[in-house]
Amino acid sequence: MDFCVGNTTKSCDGASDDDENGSTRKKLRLSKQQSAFLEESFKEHTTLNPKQKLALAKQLNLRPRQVEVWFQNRRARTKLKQTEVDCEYLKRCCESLTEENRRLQKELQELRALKTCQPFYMQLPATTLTMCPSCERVATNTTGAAATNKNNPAAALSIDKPRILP
DNA sequence: TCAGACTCCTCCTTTACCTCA
DNA sequence: GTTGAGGTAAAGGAGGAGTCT
Repeated sequence: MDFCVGNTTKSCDGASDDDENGSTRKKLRLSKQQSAFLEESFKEHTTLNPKQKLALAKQLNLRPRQVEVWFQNRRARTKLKQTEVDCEYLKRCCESLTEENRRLQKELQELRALKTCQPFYMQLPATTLTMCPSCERVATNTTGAAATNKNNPAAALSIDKPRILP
């Protein structure tokens, strides 16, 4: 396969050795075929062993260093994308928690209002008042459920963490 | 067995260049 | 034709792991 077909501008001069001395730093553009082939390889393995690197370089008519650098940059791009996805995910978590907090604050206010309205004999100690008015479940420890998920808001909110696949 | 030198590899940051609106 | 932003190939340095003496 000829990977130098259809190149734009300075593509495919990477295999030349005119910048081997380090004096010039030519910017080349990989051809679509080369990029596509590298992408396919990246899907199979995100890092290369020396044999794979050499084989790829030979196949694409590039220097091994170029293949290496391409994989380096590709891993960086993947990581950046994953960071963006993680950021979105955390934003959603934050929004959900804010909403949950708002709801609980409101509920607390309602409970306080209810308490001031009730006659004295109805005002039992807090430890015996264990029914949650929102879910109508009876519990013995009101702080237990919150403590279980305090370090994992996602688990508490049932939000699946998204993952970028190579 | 341990320490130091060396090599190789990956990651991260920066630079330089290309493309496009 | 010029310019600025965004994308990306490439360079260079830091640090970790493996090998050798």
